[in-house]
Amino acid sequence: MSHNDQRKPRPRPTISDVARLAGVSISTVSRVLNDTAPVSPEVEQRVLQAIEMLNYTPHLAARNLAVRKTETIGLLLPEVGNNFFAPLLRGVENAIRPTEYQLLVHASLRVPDPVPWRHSPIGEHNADGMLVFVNSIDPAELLRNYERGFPMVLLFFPPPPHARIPYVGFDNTTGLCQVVEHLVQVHGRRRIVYLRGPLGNVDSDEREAAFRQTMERLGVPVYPELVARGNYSAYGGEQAIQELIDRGVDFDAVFAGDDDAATGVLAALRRSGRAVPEDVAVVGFDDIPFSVHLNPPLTTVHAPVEQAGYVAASKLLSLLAGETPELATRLPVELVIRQSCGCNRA
Amino acid sequence: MSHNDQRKPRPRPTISDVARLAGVSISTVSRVLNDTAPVSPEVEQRVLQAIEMLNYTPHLAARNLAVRKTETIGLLLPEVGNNFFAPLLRGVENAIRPTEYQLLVHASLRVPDPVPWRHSPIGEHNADGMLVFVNSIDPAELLRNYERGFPMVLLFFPPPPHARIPYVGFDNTTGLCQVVEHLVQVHGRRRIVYLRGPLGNVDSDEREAAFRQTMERLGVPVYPELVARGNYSAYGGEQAIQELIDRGVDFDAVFAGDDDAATGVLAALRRSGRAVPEDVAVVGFDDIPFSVHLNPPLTTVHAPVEQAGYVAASKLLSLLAGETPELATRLPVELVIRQSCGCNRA
DNA sequence: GCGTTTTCTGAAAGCGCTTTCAGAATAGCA
DNA sequence: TGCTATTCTGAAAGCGCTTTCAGAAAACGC
Repeated sequence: MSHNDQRKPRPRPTISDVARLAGVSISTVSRVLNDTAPVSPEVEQRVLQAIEMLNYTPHLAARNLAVRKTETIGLLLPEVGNNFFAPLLRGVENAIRPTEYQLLVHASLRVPDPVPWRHSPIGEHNADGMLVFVNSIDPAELLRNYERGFPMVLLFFPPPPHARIPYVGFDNTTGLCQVVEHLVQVHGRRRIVYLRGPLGNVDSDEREAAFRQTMERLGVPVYPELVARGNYSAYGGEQAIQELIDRGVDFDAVFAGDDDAATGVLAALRRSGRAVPEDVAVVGFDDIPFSVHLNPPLTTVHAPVEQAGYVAASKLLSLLAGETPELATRLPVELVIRQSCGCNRA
Repeated sequence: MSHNDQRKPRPRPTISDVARLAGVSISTVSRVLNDTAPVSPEVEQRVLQAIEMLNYTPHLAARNLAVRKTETIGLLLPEVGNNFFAPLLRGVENAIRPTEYQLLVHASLRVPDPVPWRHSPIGEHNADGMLVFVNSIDPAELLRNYERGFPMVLLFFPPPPHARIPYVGFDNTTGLCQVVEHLVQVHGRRRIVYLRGPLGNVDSDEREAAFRQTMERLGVPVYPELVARGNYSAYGGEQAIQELIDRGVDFDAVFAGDDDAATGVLAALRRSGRAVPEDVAVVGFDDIPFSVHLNPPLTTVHAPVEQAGYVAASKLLSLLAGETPELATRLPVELVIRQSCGCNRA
């Protein structure tokens, strides 16, 4: 037999209880709560006292139903896996902190339910708008939401053609341009490995295009055998480099794709007796907190993830306020030079 | 002038629209949606077709109001700052995935609003129960929630006296015992620095007690000048060790408190020309993903954070189902030996 | 065939709040 | 003092859904 050790709650006080105790109507209590119409100071005082005595908190669902808003912002994420998440959430929280919105987070790819009225875990049934992280929503679902006028802001991927959905990303082109210039012009590297992110990842594609463009501009060939897939993970980075080494491929630098992958790259190089940066220079992307502590401290492109979260949430708040935020925002990135490239900065 | 580029939404279809199209009452539609009473197959088919044609999704607030449940689990966190968060959330999500609950995350210490009816960001006004992370709720608020019978599970701190609230933590005692034994018995260290976590942190206090107890059992003195505060941060760890070094204090090992602090400890030692582990052994706690990539790879106590999230959420689901979960759960930890202690394992 | 039970369905009430309209009381002005 | 405007308040309707009760029709058993 189950027995609930938690004590049974008295029913929650309602607005009617407050009204009764204060000797007024529920309309008056609502007016005091929401400051929607004048109430005499004496009555207001009685209402506030009743609220305090009863420890009354408004029932959010009732309020949401009556005002036809959820006062909730959704954040749709894929499976939580990397170091992006904490700074992103921090940025989002910083933006919504002064508002009345609450943040609903969905962070997994749930198995679709076999009932036709259950769509995305976050949508207009439970939020006023949402932030959508790359790879966390079915494109058809995204389009459906857009066509219904559900406010959204995209993170790290652009909207479908003809859909005017604001999005926030990084200036991948400038970042990769800086990486290549630094490796080629400062350190004289000529055989540079490019590790891709996951298949179909927009950031990865953009970074690769910029990589190729800059290499061509500088007159350095991109060898096909030097392009592999690190999948933005330590494991992927390590496997990819180990494979190149096993195949006897010659290279003097690695752009690892991101910092997670860079750690795997460093491990594979260390295990194979390659010195970093003397034999092989290594550069990452993200500048996660740990990168400075690696050995050698990682040269990487600093991507302002927290700011991305803040900007995205700010755009969504604008949309919700009936404004028109800028459609595409590319946050500037910056090459942070430490030691893994061959420089000697901390 | 503001102009909203998002197209105006048609009003959302309601249950009445579905009923009208299917030629039945809203009661029947509700019965089909919720499988609460028999409906003839012919009628059910008509209803499902209407739902699909109208792309109907139930209005969550209406449903919540009618059933007097929110079908929401709250997760109350302090400011998102460390590497705990992603695995914790992953564990929570894994537990609630097969259920109908949605996860509401509050991850900042908002300034309290100056209105008397606004309490905790998460409470019975917007959730059916919540997980409370250490240092994320005012103790009076916690007690108030408990007295109202609001289901809660605590993460990494025990409940107030006489409050029977389930909690999940780690077996700090065994973890620290293993650390001390390893440093003393295997590596012969005698002057071990203990870096504390934030003031009042339960984990920190428990680990210190176990540290002292094991040191005494092994006949190794705990020198007062070797106990300092690293605050569970890289910065704190670095500052604390730098100060000991500056004061000329002699030590041959450091228990850093957690892995974040250990990175700071490594940095300070490196800058001061101390070799790790030859001159000073270093041990952390948590085993965050990056620890294996440090130089040297960090010997640390593996704490199953994801499992903690999973167990905590499972306990809360039990409470919500009217069951009585085990009150205190201590998850086992395990010393993961790498190289920073003086061993030579990867 | 008749009485009883089961299946199915719609109407009405209600969840807890917001908002609008009507009316009473008060204040201001000529 | 009388008229008009303003302030304040309560009653009622409604947000979109769930649930209960009543009643009709069908099925079952003797």
